[in-house]
Amino acid sequence: MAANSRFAVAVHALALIARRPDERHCSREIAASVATNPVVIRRLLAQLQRAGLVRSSRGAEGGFLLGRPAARITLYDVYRAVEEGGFFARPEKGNDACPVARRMKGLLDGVFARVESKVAPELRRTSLADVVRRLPARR
Amino acid sequence: MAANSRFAVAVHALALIARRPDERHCSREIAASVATNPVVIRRLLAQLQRAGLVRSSRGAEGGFLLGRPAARITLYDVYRAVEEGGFFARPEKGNDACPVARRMKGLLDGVFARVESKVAPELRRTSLADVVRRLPARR
DNA sequence: CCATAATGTAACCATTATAGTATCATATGA
DNA sequence: TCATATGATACTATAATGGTTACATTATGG
Repeated sequence: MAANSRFAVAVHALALIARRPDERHCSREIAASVATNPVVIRRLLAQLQRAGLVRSSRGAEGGFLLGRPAARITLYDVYRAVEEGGFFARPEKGNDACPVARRMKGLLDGVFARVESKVAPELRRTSLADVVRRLPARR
Repeated sequence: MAANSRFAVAVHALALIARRPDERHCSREIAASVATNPVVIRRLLAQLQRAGLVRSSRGAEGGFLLGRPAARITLYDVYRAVEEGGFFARPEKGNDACPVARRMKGLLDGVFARVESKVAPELRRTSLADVVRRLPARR
């Protein structure tokens, strides 16, 4: 899947914001902690913004804030925002003349759906507030 | 994750073999059903062979057989053979000077481990024999 | 009103993974 | 000995991702 570091970086970025939820956090600050480029952070947070997980404001004193309280953002929300097609489920081509090939797609879709139905509740169990609680205290 | 079509193609190939377990199946035959190249199939089945899921023999009348009965090959076996690093778990870099970054890796490892612990039993529930049962009857 | 500082975006390059392809060595069975 | 198969290597093409630069836009504060 395009299973990536995007999920990991997204959680990391959100945790940084959630740790001090009243301050605005700029992409440069977050990028420094993640050890990447500010543009990469802005691209990723743009996805999270579309999902309502963060809000941004421009200009001096601008930056990012959470879109809702950390207790109401779960890791599943992040996963959904970032992994558009799910961790699994790639299109497989298959020769339509072959009866086995014709059935495989539906069969695998079923498998993936069942896996997803186990993954989702597990990810929903952990909120961003839970993550922040397990981080070192501020200062 | 390098979440890929590799898992899907592997299940497809194994199902073709398992449907007629007493015949040898060549890479050309399997490639035709999957609509890809025989070399791609041989590369993939080489991975499955290392995991003991198939055996091969060379020469005329050569080809692939299952390494053990279809009832004793689960989708989890296939997933492990094909997705070396798991669907999740990418290395994230992080700035070691940042206390949040230092904790993120361990924290995410825990999340991924818990997710994996839900995925594994679900994939173990389905054997290759189950897959074959859901395919159209031979002939 | 201007300098500063931030996001939003586009463009481009590098890297990586994967698939596809051609080719040849090797092995096997009739 | 010939036909046929895997095993292995090498090369190309493609797509996703990440990194970088650059610039337009927007907001704040003096």
